[in-house]
Amino acid sequence: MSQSKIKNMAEFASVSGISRPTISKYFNNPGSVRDSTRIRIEAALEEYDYRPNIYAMNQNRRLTKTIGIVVPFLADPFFTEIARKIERRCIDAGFSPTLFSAHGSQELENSILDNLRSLKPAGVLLAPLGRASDRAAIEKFCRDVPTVLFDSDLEGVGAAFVGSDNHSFVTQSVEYLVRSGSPPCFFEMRTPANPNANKRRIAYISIMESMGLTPEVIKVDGEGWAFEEIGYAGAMRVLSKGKLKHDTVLCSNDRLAIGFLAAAYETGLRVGREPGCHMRVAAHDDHPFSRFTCPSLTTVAHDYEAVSNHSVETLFNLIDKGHDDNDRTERLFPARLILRTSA
Amino acid sequence: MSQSKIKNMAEFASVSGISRPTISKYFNNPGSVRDSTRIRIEAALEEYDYRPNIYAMNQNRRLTKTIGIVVPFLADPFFTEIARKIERRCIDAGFSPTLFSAHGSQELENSILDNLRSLKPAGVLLAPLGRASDRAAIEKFCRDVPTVLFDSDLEGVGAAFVGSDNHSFVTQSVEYLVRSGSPPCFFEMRTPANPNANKRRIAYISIMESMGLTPEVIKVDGEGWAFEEIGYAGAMRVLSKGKLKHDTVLCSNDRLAIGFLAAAYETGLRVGREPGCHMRVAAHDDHPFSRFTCPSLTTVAHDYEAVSNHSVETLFNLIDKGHDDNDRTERLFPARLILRTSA
DNA sequence: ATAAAAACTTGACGCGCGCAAATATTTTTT
DNA sequence: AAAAAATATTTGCGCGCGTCAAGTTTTTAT
Repeated sequence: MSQSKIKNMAEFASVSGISRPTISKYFNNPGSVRDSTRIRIEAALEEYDYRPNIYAMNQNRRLTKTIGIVVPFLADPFFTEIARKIERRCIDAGFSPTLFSAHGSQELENSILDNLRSLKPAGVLLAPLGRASDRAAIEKFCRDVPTVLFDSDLEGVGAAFVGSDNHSFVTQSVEYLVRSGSPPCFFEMRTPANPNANKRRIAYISIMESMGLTPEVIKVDGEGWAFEEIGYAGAMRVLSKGKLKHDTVLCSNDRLAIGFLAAAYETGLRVGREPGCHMRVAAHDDHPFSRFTCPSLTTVAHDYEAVSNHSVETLFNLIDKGHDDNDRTERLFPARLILRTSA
Repeated sequence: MSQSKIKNMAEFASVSGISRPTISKYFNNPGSVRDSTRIRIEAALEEYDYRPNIYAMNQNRRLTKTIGIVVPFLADPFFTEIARKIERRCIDAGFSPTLFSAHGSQELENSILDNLRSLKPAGVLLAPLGRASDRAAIEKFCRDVPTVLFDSDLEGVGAAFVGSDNHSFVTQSVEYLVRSGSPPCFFEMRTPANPNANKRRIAYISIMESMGLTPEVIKVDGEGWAFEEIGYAGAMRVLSKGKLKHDTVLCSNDRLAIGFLAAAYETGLRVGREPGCHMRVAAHDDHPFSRFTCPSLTTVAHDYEAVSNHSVETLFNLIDKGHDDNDRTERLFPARLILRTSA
């Protein structure tokens, strides 16, 4: 850069020898101008570092280049991981992702959507709280803003849903556990925050029954998103009282299992599939930490990559093709069994 | 709300019976108008839901109400936790926090700052990558935008630094380990991403020497932010070869320790302070998961609350009092030993 | 009650850019 | 080489709000 700072587009237009509307066109879509002029603009851009005022840009544009990403609980590395992938793809497509976490609170989720609305985003990728969500508020939001739900479905809300196939998770875990040992009981929260948990329980029951086995569900108390703590406390109660009749436990998700394993360790119960072990534990999600539990956790993995990619693709499609209200799409990706040492 | 939608401030001014400049004043600071008019405005606000266009607002304002929060690696729950606290306090103070993660990449960190600059934020709270940061780029950014560094210091950069006192961490862990058993060796990454790691090693050496003990540092290879994996792989090498002369290991941070404990478990080494255990392991940070390791991890905790509060306070002060270049403040909070079962 | 201060109103300009219509230029096609 | 198509340019308005100056009203202080 040479000279003094350029303060607006008109000035930049004059020093670069191109008209302002063309410059404007360039910034809205560099590919929309002739190659020769694009090169001239970019040359000038090198020399005088000018950047359009995003506020002035967005004021008159009907939609901005912002994409909102909303997750229910960012302290869960699962969401951090998927948010990272989504961010990357949005940036690559020329959008500006903005990340929000509801931190488990309905009030915050609503106020995030409220703020998001006034940001006039091109689209929103929303993983709702689930049971704790204010369905009406989200429905209203989705009417105004192109929104793709992911991870956790609110039936009928939003233009599309992308997630993992809970039935596929449970099929793989239950079938593996049954054929490699004994049938599992199912360990979960009594009032799960997330609709996936309900689907997993239902899948567990139906799969067990279809195999001619008796399902048994252990429900532990606890509210909120501190799943490890809830799993730990619940497991301590179950294990210490010797109430566990099964030697195989399938936890609804990895975070509960992390707590369960901590409780088992503390109780002196050896978990694993080798001889000498007292019990086996498996779960679902392939949480980033489940590789480092003791013992390492046998689990069923989301196809993170596919879910994040397809969520973004769906949103992009929605953004430039628009949406007819009556074709809400749902896409579920199958899961993959990850054999480790806990089961 | 009744009637049809209000589309701009002039319209809202006329329906509410107040002049537009006063309405404008109200939105910039509700306390700056007379109580009686504030009540009238808020009554009208109830009836016609109008919200000023934030883009038009920010276009002419020199500074916005946005506060940028930048962390190096959001997948680390430590940062998620601190970001949550900071967000909350910003919202309560009437600002709009926006969260960014560099995901461990210098390129991303730079481009975040670049985008942030054009958002004209009132201020920025930045936890830099550390060694991987582009110091010059951050320095330049800090000259334009009021910035408080937290967690990880780049000396001389930014208007202030707020973090934890690494010496305090190590004093507590080493003194405890020495008096309750035998002196620890120090387990760390060879080329740590974070300057805190260096300070901890230096503190370890100086504390050991001041106690008349011989420090021993074990450095393990590995790049990036996958600390658990690095700790695991490093521990496997050390433990399997029986190279470990000490029965007490102090890990530079909890995430390394999580990997270390997984390796110890896999190797059949029993960790803890009870009789029958082969070794003790302790670490630093009080990572949210360290309560659920097997055994639960004895560690030294950040004062999360103090660090996040004081970071925000410092920034708010900076925002309304301005900053004389020559009084960069540094504030370090002491740490607190958390006794669990691993040491 | 009166003066001073504080808050409000009116009117008007500016910010930086989007966008549209009419015209001019370049590139592509035949 | 001429016609058609694509792309640029010029001109100028509009967006919604910040902000200022001058005048008016309301509140507070004396």
